[in-house]
Amino acid sequence: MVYPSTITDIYAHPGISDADLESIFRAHVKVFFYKGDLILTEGQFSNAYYCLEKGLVRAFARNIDGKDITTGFFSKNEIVIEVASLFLRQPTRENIQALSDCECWMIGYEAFQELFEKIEGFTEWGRTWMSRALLANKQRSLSMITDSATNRYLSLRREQPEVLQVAPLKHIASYLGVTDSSLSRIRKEVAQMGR
Amino acid sequence: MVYPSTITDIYAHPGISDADLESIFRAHVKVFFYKGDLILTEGQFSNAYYCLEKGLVRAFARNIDGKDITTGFFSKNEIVIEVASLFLRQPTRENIQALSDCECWMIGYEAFQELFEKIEGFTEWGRTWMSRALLANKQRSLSMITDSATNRYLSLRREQPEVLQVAPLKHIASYLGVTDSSLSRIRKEVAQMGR
DNA sequence: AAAACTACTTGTCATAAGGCAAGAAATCAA
DNA sequence: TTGATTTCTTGCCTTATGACAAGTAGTTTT
Repeated sequence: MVYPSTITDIYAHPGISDADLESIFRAHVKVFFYKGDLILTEGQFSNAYYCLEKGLVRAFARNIDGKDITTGFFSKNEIVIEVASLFLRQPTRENIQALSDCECWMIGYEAFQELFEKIEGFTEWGRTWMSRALLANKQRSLSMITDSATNRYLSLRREQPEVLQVAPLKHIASYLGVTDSSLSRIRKEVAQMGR
Repeated sequence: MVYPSTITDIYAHPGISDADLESIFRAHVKVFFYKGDLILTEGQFSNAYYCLEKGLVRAFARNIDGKDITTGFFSKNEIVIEVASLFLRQPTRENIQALSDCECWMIGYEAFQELFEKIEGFTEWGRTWMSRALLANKQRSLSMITDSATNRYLSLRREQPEVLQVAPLKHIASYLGVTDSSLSRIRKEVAQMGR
């Protein structure tokens, strides 16, 4: 049987067989979100995660002044998830929002737990996924310290170019840790450099 | 049987029974490091992690100019680990160094894998640990964006006061994302505020 | 005990980014 | 299609932090 490439991509792992993949796929349900929809709101308990087949999603937190800071972007074939709330069973401090119309494969916490217990290689896969997420996060903190705002912008452009196409400047700015005025200037400067 | 509190602290989890804890404890070996020792060096493969019973440890990476940036401090009863190298089986880009004489309970990758396969609740425990680590990391990135250097310093003082006692200023400075001159001034300012 | 380091502080000056505000351009709503 | 709202740019000025360098104090080495 053939599964959506989003599923085969995300769950690709030596310990996961074709039969496993079938059980995994069956545990997912197709869901849609529309531009602007909040997939998760602070204070809620997260109860599922989403394999993103199409669209762009962002996570954001509020700082003390109530200003929202984008903490991450999720692109095609990535898992839209709030780990802390889902796995620590606590209310989330983050919000997750669709930045464009989205198609996802959702899996609920219960179904996930079953797979986690039943499928040998699934826990391994999970650990690997977590390790990668942790690594990515560390690199982000590091780049906040060692790179200039311009370089962080260039990295984002290199690694998630679709974000620059879809997300409004203010979300990108807060993600990069600068104001929108600054990002506007950075962008101008980069455009001139390019010539 | 009674185990070191470092062990009982770190492995405290509903899914882990007393019998489990015994197997877990048996898998650890006591090791010592001395001030300045490198526990892990960039380019090496990490093959173990360490439950820190006594002492202070830091992790650091090098930026493009070769300057070292402290990426984290490990205090008593925390796990000294380089997740990316240990679980993704790849050479590490980080260094881990003892900042004072240390006592640890070490567990090797093989022994860890066995526990992971044998003990039901251990995978759960691992997932929980990873989730917390991810959360902590996210909050760090966020604070690099939303807090001033002074506030980051105050947070560190609140959350890991022992770091300020033991680590030299330059390591603290690079961890906070400022130069040592700046940290020296911040510290002065904070001391004056305190009166 | 002299020499060599390392840790920390302080001064001067430079610079990246922020705060605020105005205005243009694009998008959305009625 | 007109008005309202959001998005983005730009200008002026301020500010936090960096770069560099000198100097003090403490520690380690020989």
